[in-house]
Amino acid sequence: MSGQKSVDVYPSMVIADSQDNVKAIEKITIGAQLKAIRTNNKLTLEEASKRTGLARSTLSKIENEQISPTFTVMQKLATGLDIELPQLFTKPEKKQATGRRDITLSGSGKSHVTSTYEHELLATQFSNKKMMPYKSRVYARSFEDFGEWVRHEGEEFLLVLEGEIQLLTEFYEATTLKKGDNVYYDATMGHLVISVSEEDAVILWVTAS
Amino acid sequence: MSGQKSVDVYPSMVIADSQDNVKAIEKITIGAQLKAIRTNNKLTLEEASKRTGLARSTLSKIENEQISPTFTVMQKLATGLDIELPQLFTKPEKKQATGRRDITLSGSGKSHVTSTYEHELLATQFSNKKMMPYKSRVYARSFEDFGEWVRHEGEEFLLVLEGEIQLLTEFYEATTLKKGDNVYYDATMGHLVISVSEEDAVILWVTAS
DNA sequence: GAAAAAAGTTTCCTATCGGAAACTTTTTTC
DNA sequence: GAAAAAAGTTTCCGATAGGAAACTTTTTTC
Repeated sequence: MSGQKSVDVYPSMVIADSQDNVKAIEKITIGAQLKAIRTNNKLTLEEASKRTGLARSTLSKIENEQISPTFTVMQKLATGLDIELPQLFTKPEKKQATGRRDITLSGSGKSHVTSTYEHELLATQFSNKKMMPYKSRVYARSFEDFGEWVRHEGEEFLLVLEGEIQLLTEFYEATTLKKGDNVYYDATMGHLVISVSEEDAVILWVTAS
Repeated sequence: MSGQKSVDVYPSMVIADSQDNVKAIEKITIGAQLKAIRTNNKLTLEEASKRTGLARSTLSKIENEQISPTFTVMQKLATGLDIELPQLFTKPEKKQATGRRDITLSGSGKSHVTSTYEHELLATQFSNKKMMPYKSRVYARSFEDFGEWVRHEGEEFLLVLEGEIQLLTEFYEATTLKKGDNVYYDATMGHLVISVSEEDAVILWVTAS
């Protein structure tokens, strides 16, 4: 069950309708995707037909780009083959090791200072990454230093590196965290960090959305 | 076509439709989605028509669920309206703050010991999170302690908390990292961490995929 | 290696999509 | 508030998707 012809060419086509205003659209071949999914699951057209409720011939024609399936059909495909709809036209990412790495020696990150924090951005060479790590010295000492909750998409992990902080959040009592303590939270909830030790605290945080 | 075969246990929720084997399909209304996108962009059917190259009537019928657009049409919609295809049938997430948070006091995480590392898993209460943070004491002292590269999906951020380590990776020279130094890398690239200080090093890492 | 079975493709036909234009409803103008 | 314009819907029809079955190709069996 090998030899699946890789139809990896994605030609682009243009909707030319003498009216301009129309862009070139990237042609994604749903057929190749479907075939890959079916064969990877070791299904014959017949079996896929039973699962999806679609005719064998229809599946064949879709796979061979002879017809453009309607949305209804696409839903049946997704449901019957137990996949998410976008999988039908999203090229599975080529998960090959890029080997990218970005070392930041202590104190050498890009600095960004505000009245409440001094942020040292880490791994700034590594673009387009899933997480955003930075180290911060916390100048803030009270909620008033901010005036309002910080709130943003994603999740945040915070570890106290030096000193002692209080984590203030919208839905909970303030919590004191000492060196080594850490917290993981939903960043869409209003949150703030203030130093409560004599020295300004230093924390690491990593966000992801 | 032998191998895994016919008697496949069909999931219990299969809905037999005289032919059996067909599941109920979830009805996603592409029409409502399209209409929302169009009106949010303050476009009339006529304008949307020009942008997509589709007839006004066709757009109207799609919006009113009178027809099921073909994939070709869906591509024209996505391109013309400058959206990603899945937006047409994915309800925008309700990004409301869940307020979830999970505090792990120093030393109180769940421990997991191997011959090379002692891992302290952090934020274990917070399920289904985007990142996986843990603190590790590094016992390993050489590549041979592992025997092979560690390699897994996603990206990894590593910060040295105590001691000194060497980061060994498939594509680069070994790099020594001291307390406070950190690195961000593609975890699909083979990688390993070994202690090189007298004391075993302690590191924080956060992975995301 | 021929016959049988299974898998896949093509044909033929009906149902439905998609476009042009007629029609209806809503909004704007005076 | 009637006329005009714009926006939206429905009708009509040619184009095409999707299903049944015939047909071809590949795989299995003996």
